[in-house]
Amino acid sequence: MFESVTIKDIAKALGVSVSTVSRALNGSYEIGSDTKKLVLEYAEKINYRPNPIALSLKEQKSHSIGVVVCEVANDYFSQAINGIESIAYNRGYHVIITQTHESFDRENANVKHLLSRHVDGLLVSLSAQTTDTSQFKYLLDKGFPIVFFDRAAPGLETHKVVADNFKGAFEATETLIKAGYKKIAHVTNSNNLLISQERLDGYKAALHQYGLEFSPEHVKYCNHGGKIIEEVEIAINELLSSVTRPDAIFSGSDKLTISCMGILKKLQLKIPDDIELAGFTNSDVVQLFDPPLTVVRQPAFEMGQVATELLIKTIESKWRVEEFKTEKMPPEIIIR
Amino acid sequence: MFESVTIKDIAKALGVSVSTVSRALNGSYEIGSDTKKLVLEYAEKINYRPNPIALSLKEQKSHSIGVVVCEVANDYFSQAINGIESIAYNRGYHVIITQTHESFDRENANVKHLLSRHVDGLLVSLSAQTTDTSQFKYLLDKGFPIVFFDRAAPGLETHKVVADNFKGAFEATETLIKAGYKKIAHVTNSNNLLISQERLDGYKAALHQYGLEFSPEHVKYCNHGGKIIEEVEIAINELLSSVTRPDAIFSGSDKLTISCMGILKKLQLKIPDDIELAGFTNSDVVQLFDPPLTVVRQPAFEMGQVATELLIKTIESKWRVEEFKTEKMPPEIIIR
DNA sequence: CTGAAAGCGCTAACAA
DNA sequence: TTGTTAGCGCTTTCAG
Repeated sequence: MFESVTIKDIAKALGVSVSTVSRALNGSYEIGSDTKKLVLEYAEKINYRPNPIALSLKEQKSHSIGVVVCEVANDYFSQAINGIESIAYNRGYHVIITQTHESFDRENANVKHLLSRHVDGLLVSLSAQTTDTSQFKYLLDKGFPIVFFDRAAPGLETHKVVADNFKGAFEATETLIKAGYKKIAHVTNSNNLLISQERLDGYKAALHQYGLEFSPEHVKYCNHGGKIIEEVEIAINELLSSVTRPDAIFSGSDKLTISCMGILKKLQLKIPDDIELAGFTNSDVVQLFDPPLTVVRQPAFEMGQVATELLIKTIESKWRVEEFKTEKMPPEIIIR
Repeated sequence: MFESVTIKDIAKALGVSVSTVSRALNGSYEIGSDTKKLVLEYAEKINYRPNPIALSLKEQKSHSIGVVVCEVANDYFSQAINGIESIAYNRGYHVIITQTHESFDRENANVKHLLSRHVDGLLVSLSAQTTDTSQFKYLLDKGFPIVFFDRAAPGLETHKVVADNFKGAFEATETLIKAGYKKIAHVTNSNNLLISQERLDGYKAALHQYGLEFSPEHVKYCNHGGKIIEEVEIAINELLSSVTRPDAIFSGSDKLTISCMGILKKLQLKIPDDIELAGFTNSDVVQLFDPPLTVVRQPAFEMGQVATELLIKTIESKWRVEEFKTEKMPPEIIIR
């Protein structure tokens, strides 16, 4: 089963040449239909599988796509990977996952590693630390297929699949406002990330629309995206001890929403009685809370699928792709 | 950066032969130290990276390991994959993830797919549907490296990394008993899985030790492991409407614990007032519930790491490995 | 100490 | 229609 038969074995067994076998297998027209049938049947019988490594060496492509995410153990990303895998599998690509753990250096190393593995394209969600995207620019300039999803690099010309972060943030904030909260803080991811900026903008826009003043000290950036719990603790403590102590928090990422919940619980603050919380998350469990949280849920699975489809299309395009689109997918807002 | 330089380019540039370059690069002793230095420095300068595909073809190994799990979007498995990836990355292997979605056919197809990709070894957690493990037996008999983790195949001689399911189940049940619950039901995964049987045994043992009678109608198997929500709903409804309506449920898997919570909530039953729930889960969020659940948490990350270490050791072993161990890792029980 | 050449499995240009 | 052969990048015998 795993010490596979080669085209050579078939050729020998059938007394034909390897090229004949190859042609038969690849459905070339320049071959006698009886020979073809013979080869095909025999190949089927002995369960021949072409060696993808040899093919890769020949074709200079590996039929694999590299994925760069910050973390697998994250509801958003694991769901997105599920979507990625579902498409890739059906298209005959395999998926190589790497994690940055929000480190720029690790991101660089991962990309290099994947490239040295000759992946045919990259599906990337930037690390929270990343500000320098020249590595990606360099590759894109050379025509290497890259699709960003969720955390896209601003200013780079390529396909991007993102959620409508502005809308999600706007609606979550609006929900809090309509529920009567007046001092809404925003705990968010690193300002390096475009998604953070978009979510901040949505938050601001909602405040503005409802006549609430935006105060900068109500925005706390967690530069490690909540990976370091202390940074979230500090943020929350600062908010709670400030003169303008917020009555609600809108959190800007999956990990942060969970972290905030944990910290508030540790501080023995009840949600929503002592302080209200709403935020981005793809955790299904959060919706089981009583009372449940108002959450913004990204279509992670679908985003993974769409990104993978775009990537494979780019990879398999005969000509260099010059027209890129940004798929902005609607988030789902689940109001308590 | 990605149209890599080859050994040939170096040879040409330096006016030596490819074999000399190869030898220098591989630190062969049969080479002049000055030639060696020359090559090494030049290779460094032009940032030469050997082509792993060519190496694979040559060595007949791919430096990749295949992972077969039921689902990525599952806290246990995503954490385990995190552990797998952490070890594999450092050892120069890449990880190819496939999902069975609890289907035996898909499991088979995935294994075939990975094999045709010439992975050097397999990390497997069986699907809930699997009863026939002859595919794995066949491979193992041929000396192909496979390590099972979490859901291991009974009767197959190979490394296994599992949690102490008996202990975890025993302690969770014991906790419920000590809290005064007398009619404790057990909602669990497919009976095909060894882990289900072990967890059932732990549950039974606890009942027995505390003088509670075991009643078979209190055990509900969900053959799709909670993937199909209806099957869990039916199980719960049956339990609730039986004459011996339980006062607590002990759930046997990550997905089931979450599903049970959702269903109970939907039925407007309060935990623990109307019915108590305890179960296996690796979700961090569950611990934020108020009151929190008593949960059994498997050392997923560590299990992934240990399994990967064992696998790589087997792969790289010069001789066929004949001695196998089963690492039984302690679960963590988090008592509310 | 170094080079030439075969071979890993496959495709495709070239010959027949 | 079929066969022969070169070559993808690399290692490794075998000669020198």
